[in-house]
Amino acid sequence: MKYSKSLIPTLRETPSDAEVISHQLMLRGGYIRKVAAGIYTYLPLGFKVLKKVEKIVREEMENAGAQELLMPMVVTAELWGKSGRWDLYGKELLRLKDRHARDFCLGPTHEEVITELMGTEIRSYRDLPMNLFQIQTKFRDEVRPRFGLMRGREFVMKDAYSFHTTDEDAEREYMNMFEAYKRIFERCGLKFRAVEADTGSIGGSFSHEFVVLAESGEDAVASCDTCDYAANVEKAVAKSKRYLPPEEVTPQAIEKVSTPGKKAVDEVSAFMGVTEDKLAKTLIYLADGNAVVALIRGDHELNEIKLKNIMGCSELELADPETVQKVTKAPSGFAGPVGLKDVEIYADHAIEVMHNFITGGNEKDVHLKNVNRDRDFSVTGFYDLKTVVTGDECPRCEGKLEIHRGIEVGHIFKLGTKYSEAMGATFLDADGQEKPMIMGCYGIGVGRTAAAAIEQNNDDNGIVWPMPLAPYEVLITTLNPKDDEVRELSESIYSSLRKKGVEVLWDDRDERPGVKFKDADLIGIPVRVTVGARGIKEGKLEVKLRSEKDARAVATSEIADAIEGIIKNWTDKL
RNA sequence: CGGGGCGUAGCGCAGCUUGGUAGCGCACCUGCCUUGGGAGCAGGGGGCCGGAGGUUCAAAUCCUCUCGCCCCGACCA
Repeated sequence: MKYSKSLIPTLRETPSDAEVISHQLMLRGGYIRKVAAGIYTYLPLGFKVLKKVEKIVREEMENAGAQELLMPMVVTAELWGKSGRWDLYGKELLRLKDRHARDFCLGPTHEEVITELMGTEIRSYRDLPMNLFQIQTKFRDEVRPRFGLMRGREFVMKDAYSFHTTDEDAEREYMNMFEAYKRIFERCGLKFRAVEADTGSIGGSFSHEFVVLAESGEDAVASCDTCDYAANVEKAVAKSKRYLPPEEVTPQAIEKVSTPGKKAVDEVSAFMGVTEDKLAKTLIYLADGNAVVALIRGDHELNEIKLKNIMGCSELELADPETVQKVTKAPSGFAGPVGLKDVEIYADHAIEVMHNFITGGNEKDVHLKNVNRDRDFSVTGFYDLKTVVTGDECPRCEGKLEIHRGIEVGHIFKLGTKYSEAMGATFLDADGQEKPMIMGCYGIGVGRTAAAAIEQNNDDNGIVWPMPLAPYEVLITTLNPKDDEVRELSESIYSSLRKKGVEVLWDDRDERPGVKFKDADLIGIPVRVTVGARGIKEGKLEVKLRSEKDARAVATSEIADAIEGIIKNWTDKL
C-alpha cells in the first residue's frame, strides 16, 4: 500500500482526553477515532491490527477443534428472560425497542442465544461434545468507559461455548482451551500469565483469566515468587497456616476506653499506642438489603468478593450511616462485635488467633480493650476474607506473593449447567435419560489484546509492534520520491517484497525526511527500509528494526531476501 | 450514581476575573526555497465560542437550565 493513498491521520500532539499510552498512541498514530464515549471507528491501520489478532485467534480455535459461527448482535428480551438475566443483568445491558415496541437488547455476551440454539438442534449424546465460537461486536453499557479500546462500550470479542455430556469432558475441553489460549497470546508476542479467577456473576465452578502484565492494567494479580501459583487478587488466597494454632494467651478483663473522634484504624491505633494488627475492624455491610457484619484484623483489607461468595448474595455494599446506627447503636467508626444481636458475624481467619485485642465499643467515642472471642462475642464462622498483599505467604509453597497489575485479555469458565438447565438445553444419554448439557465458555477481548500489546510495547517515539500484530510488516521510507533513481529503487523493492507475500507500506509521500521518520516511529511498523540518494551511492540501504536502536546496512540487491529472513526469524520464534 | 474539572478552527491551547473587532502554535491551501529525524520566508482559507433561555444598548465573557466529554470513587466475565 502506498502511504500517499492511505488514510493514516497522525497527530503531532496528544489529544487531551487520552489517559493511557495505548489510547494516546492509537489516536496519534491514526489507528482509531472516537465516535462517542467508549465507541470507536477503527481506521485502516487499526482495523488491520484487529484482523491480525482475529486471524491468530481463529486459527488456534479451529486447531483446537472449535467451529466458527455468527450470532446476532440484537437479541430478544424473551431469550434473556428465559435465563433470568433480563432482570438480573442491570444497566450494562443496553435495552431497546423495535417499531412494534417489542423489547430487545444489544448482546453483551451470547450464552442465551447459543444455549437456545444447542437446545433445539442437539438431542443425542452422539452429537456432543461441541465447541462453537464467534468473533463479534459486543455492547456493554459500561458505567465508565475509559482507556480507549481497553474498556470500551462497543468492542470486538471472541466468545466460545462448549457443550458436553459429562463433567470430565467439560474439564478436558477447559484444559484444551487453556492450552489454546496460551498459544494465542504467545503467538501475539505478549508477556502474560494465566491466573485463577473469581467466576463473578456469570457463575460456574472455576475459571482462569489470561492477564497481560502492564502497569496501566485495571486488574491486580498475585503471583508466587517461587512456584507457579497465580491468581487475581479478587480470588487470591494467602497461607492461613501462619495463624494456627492459637497461641496461649491469658485473657484479661475487658476495658472501656474513651477515644473521642478516633474512628479509623490508624487513628485508634496511634491513640492507643499499639500497632494496627492489635485491632479488629468491624465492617457493617448490606447483603441484598440485609445487614451483616464482617470482622477483619486492623491492618488487613477485606476482600468484598470473597465475602460476597461466602454469603451467596448478589448485591453487597458497605452499609449507610443509618444502618450502622441501627445495628451498632452508635455512629460509624465505633462498631465492634461485642453485644451485637440478631446479626450474622463473618470473621476472617486472622481473628481466630487474636487475643486481648481492640474493637469499637458500639458507643460514640468508645473502644474496648482486651476483647476475646467466645468469651465476649461469638461469630457465625471463620473464613478467608483478606485481600492479599505483597509479601503474604503463597498458599501452595513456602514462597512469597507479589502483586502485579495486568490487563485481562482472556477468560475461561467452566459453566456447568446453569444456562442449559434454565433454557432447557438437554440431550438423551446412552441410557435414554434426559440430561442438561454441561457447558464451558471462553472469551477473548480482541481490541483489548491489541491495546495490551501497545501497553507492553512502546517507547518515547511511539508504538513498537510485535511482528504478528503489526498492521504492516515492513515500511519503505523513500526520502526523496522526486528523484527518479530513488523512486525507481523504492518501487522495485516494494514490488519484490510484495511478490514474496510481505505486507508492505510504502511511504512515497513528498514530505521532509524528519516527518517521515517521526510518523514511522509513531505507527510502529517493525521493519523500516530507508531509500535515499546516499544509500544508492553506497550501494547499501539502511534496514532498521523498530525494536532496535541501530540500523544495519544491507546491499541493495539483497534487501528483499534480508527482510524476508527477518520476518521468518520472527515467525520461527513462535 | 456521588465528588471534581473541561467544552473557543482538525489537534493543543489563550481570551472569561473587570461584557465592546475571536486570538496563538501546529495542521491545511498557494508560491518560493529546502530534502537523512516533525525546516524557512511570503500570502491565504477555516469559528453559531457545545446547545437553549435570561440579564444588558451590547454576551465567548454574567445568570439559569441542558447536552457532551474527562478524572477520582462506587460498579464491572
